[in-house]
Amino acid sequence: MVYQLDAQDRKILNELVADARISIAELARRVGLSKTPVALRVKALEEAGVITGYRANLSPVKLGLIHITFVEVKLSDTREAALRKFNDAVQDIPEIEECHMIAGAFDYLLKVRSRDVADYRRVMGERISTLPNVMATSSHVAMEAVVEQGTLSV
Amino acid sequence: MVYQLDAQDRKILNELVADARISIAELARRVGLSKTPVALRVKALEEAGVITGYRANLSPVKLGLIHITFVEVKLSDTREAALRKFNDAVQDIPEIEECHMIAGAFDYLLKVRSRDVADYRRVMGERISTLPNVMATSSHVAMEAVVEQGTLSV
DNA sequence: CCTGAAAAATTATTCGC
DNA sequence: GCGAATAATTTTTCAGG
Repeated sequence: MVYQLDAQDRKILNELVADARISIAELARRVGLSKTPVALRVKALEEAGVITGYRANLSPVKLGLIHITFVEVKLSDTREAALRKFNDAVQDIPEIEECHMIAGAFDYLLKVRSRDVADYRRVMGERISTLPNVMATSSHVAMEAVVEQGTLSV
Repeated sequence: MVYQLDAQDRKILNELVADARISIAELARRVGLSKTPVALRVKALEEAGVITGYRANLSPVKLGLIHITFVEVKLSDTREAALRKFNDAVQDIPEIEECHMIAGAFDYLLKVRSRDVADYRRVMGERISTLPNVMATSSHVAMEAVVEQGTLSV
């Protein structure tokens, strides 16, 4: 299940994580192989699902989406069916950037992105508090994003 | 400072977020404009910093990096100089995928990615607990990543 | 500000070695 | 895995509305 990478696969992945748009020729130059094997390796990594896609990254600042809140959520029902319902409902809320089921004092941790506090207030009222079986929430406002979306290091 | 997007910019961004590697011709077709204005708009979005880059996305599962822990951190010193030191030190730890300074009961929230619990134990001991001025930490282990890296919706 | 087509450049693929 | 030749795509440019 886990794909076994060699040193050259790692180089390839790191280059593509840094810039998804370089050509095979340029990638080959940086990795130190010729184009043929690099093209084959990239294809293999794609087909194995190691590379899941190539995406443009957008600036939250330029889009005016700089307000981040982490929300601890407790459910009134944590049986499997209720969890599944919650998981499904969460997918439809674009403001929820991350959602993790947590082992411990609360059930879920959400990362919510909004324009500002007022916008967050709206998201909480309209979207989060109405998720299925939400019993209580606790919000932690971020004052500064020190590290965001740190890419996987391989 | 905030870039004012029109409906077509939004379409362009959403397409590039979904697939960073489509050609201008294909992008133009999907947006419903000809190539010339689409090429100009993409260039403008890049130069304005709205698009910060194009990156390959990797599968944590295929890389064997499926263990996620959220760590609340309290510092013994929260004066500006100490915060700056902490912020800097955090950048050098690849396992820390996110780090946010929090207003409230604790000072920082970290998202840490590791292979498994044993690997997390190592990261905590070797990396996190040795960060400058760390007084206390509280770890919350994720049992399921319900939503991850939700792309910015525009 | 957009269209559409021609021209120029770049890129991926295929081959023998 | 290499390197060159071929084949395909892509970006850029430009006249015109």
